[in-house]
Formats: sequence, structure tokens, C-alpha cells
Amino acid sequence: MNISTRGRYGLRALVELSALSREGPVNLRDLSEKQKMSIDYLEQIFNKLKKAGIVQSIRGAKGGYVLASNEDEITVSQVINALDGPISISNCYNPNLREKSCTGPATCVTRVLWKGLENTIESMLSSITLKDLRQEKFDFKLKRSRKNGKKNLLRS
Amino acid sequence: MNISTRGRYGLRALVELSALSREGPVNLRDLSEKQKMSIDYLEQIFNKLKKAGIVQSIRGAKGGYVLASNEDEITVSQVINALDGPISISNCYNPNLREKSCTGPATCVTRVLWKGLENTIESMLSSITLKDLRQEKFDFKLKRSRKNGKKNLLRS
DNA sequence: GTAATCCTTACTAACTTTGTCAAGATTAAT
DNA sequence: ATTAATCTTGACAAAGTTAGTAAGGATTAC
Repeated sequence: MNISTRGRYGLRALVELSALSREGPVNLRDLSEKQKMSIDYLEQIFNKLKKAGIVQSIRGAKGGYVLASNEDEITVSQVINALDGPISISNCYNPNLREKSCTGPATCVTRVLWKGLENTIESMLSSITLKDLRQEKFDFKLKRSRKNGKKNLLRS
Repeated sequence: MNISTRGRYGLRALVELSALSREGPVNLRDLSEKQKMSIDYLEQIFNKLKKAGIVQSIRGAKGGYVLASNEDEITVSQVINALDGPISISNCYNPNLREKSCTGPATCVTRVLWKGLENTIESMLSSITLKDLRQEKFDFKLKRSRKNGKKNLLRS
């Protein structure tokens, strides 16, 4: 999988931006000072966020960035997608990589597992918005059902 | 995060082993042929699985590996842990890495998110066993509750 | 004793991540 | 118009990780 610093930094910066940008555009220098990130790196990140339509930029002096939509309409999933690409646990069927391809979708049982896990993560991250984060109001619970009805204790 | 080929190969090999090892120990050459993996790589993998107490080895001619416990007592989580280390999405507080540490647990909101995600993944993976995989009988459902009561549509 | 197996360690090429750097383009304020 | 503040773009490099190969050794069944 791939939630890298780029994704995480970007998300943090956006939460900060979400809190600050009522007053108008926020420039990267301020963000970088508040969040202790390098401006250069933030520039890369906001470039991607802009291309993904998550923020808007205002150029020139007194410029900066604002959210392109409401803070409760921007999900963590969108942000991570923009910065790190789609969440993917197993790309064992991509013939371009060094990784030997597995025995194929029809016979490789574990593919179903990884795909299910990807979907679950995606669901979780799509359900949490910048506003949730800013207000620290979010929460997830997992309910599992197993066909054989057996239960395992969940570890730590 | 880090579910790598090592983890995935290992899991696949274990499911295969689980199916075959009723008859006695299974050697790596057979496993490697069945699953199209290199023996050398499998050796690395099974070494770790052995150290983690997931398989037992029988040395010498006619030797091989068997599961160290019942197939329904070995979880995916254990396997991934043994091969790839603990699941960790954000290690932004590890001072050894180049990654700049975030503003700290007390103030960095997104940490809570990543920690929650880690826990959820861990729970899911702890609840699925080799037997589930072998029989392809597993399934997960996610139930979310949000304190503000608002709902987002889940995107594909 | 020999062949089949596991055991251990070392290594390396490919790839990814995490930034840094430098030279622009645009705009507000004066 | 000039200047300073900002975003824009693309190149690059050091650090780190992953995926796999290789080689030789130890143990055991026969």
C-alpha cells in the first residue's frame, strides 16, 4: 500500500488550511511554519492538490490557496488519491513490475482478501472529511460476519 | 503501510501448505512449483515463518514444513506480522527516519485517523484464518458511526 | 555415503520516497 | 513601472525499501 508522507503531510496541511482559510487565501509559508514542513515540498503537494481540484490557487502577492469546495465535501480518500494515487495493497497482476504475477484472479484466493481490504479502507477514508478531522469528530467501527460463524478475539 | 510480496507470497504458500500438509511435511520445491515462486525466496520466507512459530520444519531428506498449529488458529495478521512486521501506516513519530516528525501526538489530528485505520486493518486481518482462505469462506462488513450523524455516500 | 532437504547469510539491482533546488510567471501594492 | 510576494514547473539526488539471487553449510532418510 502507499500512504506516504506526501499524502499525510498534504492532509495535515489541508486541515490547517481548512481552519485558516475563512479569512482568505493562505500562503504556503504560513502553512509550512505552522506544520513544520518545507515550503518546497508543500509546493509539490499543493500542485497536485490543485490539479485534482481540491484547492484553488490565487497567484501573486497576497495570494495563496483556498479549498475548492466545502470542507465537509472533501474526503480523506480524495486527498490521498490525489497525492499517492489509488490505494492498492496487491498489484500482483501488473505485468510491468518485477513482482512475479500470481496464479491469476481465478485461482489466487488471497486476491479476494486484498481486494476486500482495499475496499474497506477506501470506504473508511471516503467517509471522513476535512471538517471531521478539524473538529476531531470521527470514529469507525467494524462489524464482521463470517460464514462459518466462528469468532476470533481481536488482538491489541 | 507494508504488505509486500513477501507477505503475500507467504500467505499464498501457507494456504497451499494448509491444503497439502495433512499427508505429511511439504517441501519447498513442491510449494514453489505449485505457486510459481522461486525456492530461494520461499526459503527466506519460511525461515521467518518458522521463527515466528507459524510453521515447523523437518530437516533432511523427506523433510519439509508443516503448520505449527491448526489452520483455523493461524490468522492472516500473524502471517503478515511475521513477514512484513507490524502494520503501520504512519510512522511519522519515528525520529530515526528522514521524515520530519509531525507536530506530535497531542496536536496532530491525523495521527488518530491513521491509528484508527491501522487498528481496523489489524482487526480484519486477525479475524481471517488460513482455513477461511483455503475454503474461501470469509467476508467483511464495515459499519461506521459518526458523531455528527451526517452521512457520506461511499465512493466505488 | 549420498541425495534431499532445510538453514543462514550476504549481496545487488530495481524501484520508491523524500525531499532540495532553481528559474520562471503572475499579481498586489506602491 | 518596479518590487516583493506569491504560485508554477521541472529537474535532480540522496536515502531507503523491495524483490530476488546466490552460495555454502547442516541435518537426516535411505
